[in-house]
Amino acid sequence: MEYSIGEFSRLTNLGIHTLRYYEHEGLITPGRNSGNRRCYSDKDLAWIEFIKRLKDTGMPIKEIQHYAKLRAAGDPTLRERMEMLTAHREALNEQIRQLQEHMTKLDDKIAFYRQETERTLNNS
Amino acid sequence: MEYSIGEFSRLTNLGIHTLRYYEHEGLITPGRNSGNRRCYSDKDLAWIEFIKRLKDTGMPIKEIQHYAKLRAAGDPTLRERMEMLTAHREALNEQIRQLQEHMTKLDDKIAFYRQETERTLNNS
DNA sequence: ATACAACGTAGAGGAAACTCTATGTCAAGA
DNA sequence: TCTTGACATAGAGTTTCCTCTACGTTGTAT
Repeated sequence: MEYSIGEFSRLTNLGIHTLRYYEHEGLITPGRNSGNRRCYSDKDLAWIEFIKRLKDTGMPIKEIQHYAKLRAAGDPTLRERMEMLTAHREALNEQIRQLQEHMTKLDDKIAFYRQETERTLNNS
Repeated sequence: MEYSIGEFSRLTNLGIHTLRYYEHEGLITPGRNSGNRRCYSDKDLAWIEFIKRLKDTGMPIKEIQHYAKLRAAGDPTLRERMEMLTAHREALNEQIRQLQEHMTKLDDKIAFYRQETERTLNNS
C-alpha cells in the first residue's frame, strides 16, 4: 500500500508538518508520485514506528538522523547500526534503573506526607 | 549551614544562572543577607534535590512551580501536594512500563540485526 | 586605597523539536 | 469552467529550559 502525507499522518499520529520536518532532517525519504506528491509505503510505516521508539526512549533527532544515514547506506553499515542500538540499549537500561530509584524515593516522600496529613488532622 | 550562590551551585551541580532562573520562576526562595546576597540553607539543599528528582522524572517546571507555591502555603496544602505526588507516581509508573516495553522491542531488533550481520558475513 | 572576584539585575541568546504561515500548484467533483 | 481541498516549498514563530551578556555593586586580600 501507498499513502499520501495526509493518510500517513493519520496512520502515524504525526502531524503533516512533523512528517515534512522529519523528511527535511533526513529521517525519512518517501517516494514521490507523478505530481511530486509524497507517497509513503508500508516500509516507511514500519520505519517511522521505529523512529518513534527511538525518540520515545530519549534518542535525539540528530542521532536518529545519523542512524537513518547508515540505514540508507545499506548492508555495509549493519555492524555500526547494531553498535548504536546496543549502546542505546544500555542507556535505556540505565534510564529505567534511575527512574526506578526515583520511584522508591518518591514513595518514601508520599509515605511521609501520609503521616503529616494524619498529624495535621489530629491537631485540628 | 548557609551557602552563597557560588557554593550552592557547586553543591547542587546546577549553574548559578540556573539557580537564579529557578528563583525567578518561584521554585526556590533563598534568604538574603545584609548585602542582598542570596543565602541558601540546608533546607534549600534538600528542597532543590527534590526539585531535581521531579524534573528528572519528567515533571515540567510549571508544575513544580505550582507544587512550590503549595509548599510555601504550608500545612493546609498537604493533601493537595500529596495528590500531586501520587498522580506523578502513577505517571512515573506508566513511563517505566513503556520504557520496558520499548526495551523488549529494541532487544528484538538487535537480535534481528545479529542475524543479518551473520548473513552478510556468509555472503562475503 | 585599590584591585579583583563574586555577587546583583535585566534582558538577550540558544538549542531542540516542533508548529504554523504565506503563497503557489494541481486534480477532481459540481 | 470553476471551486475546493489536499498538496508543495520556504521560512517564520513557538515552547521549554536553560545559558549568557552587559553592566553595575560589594566584600576582602594586598
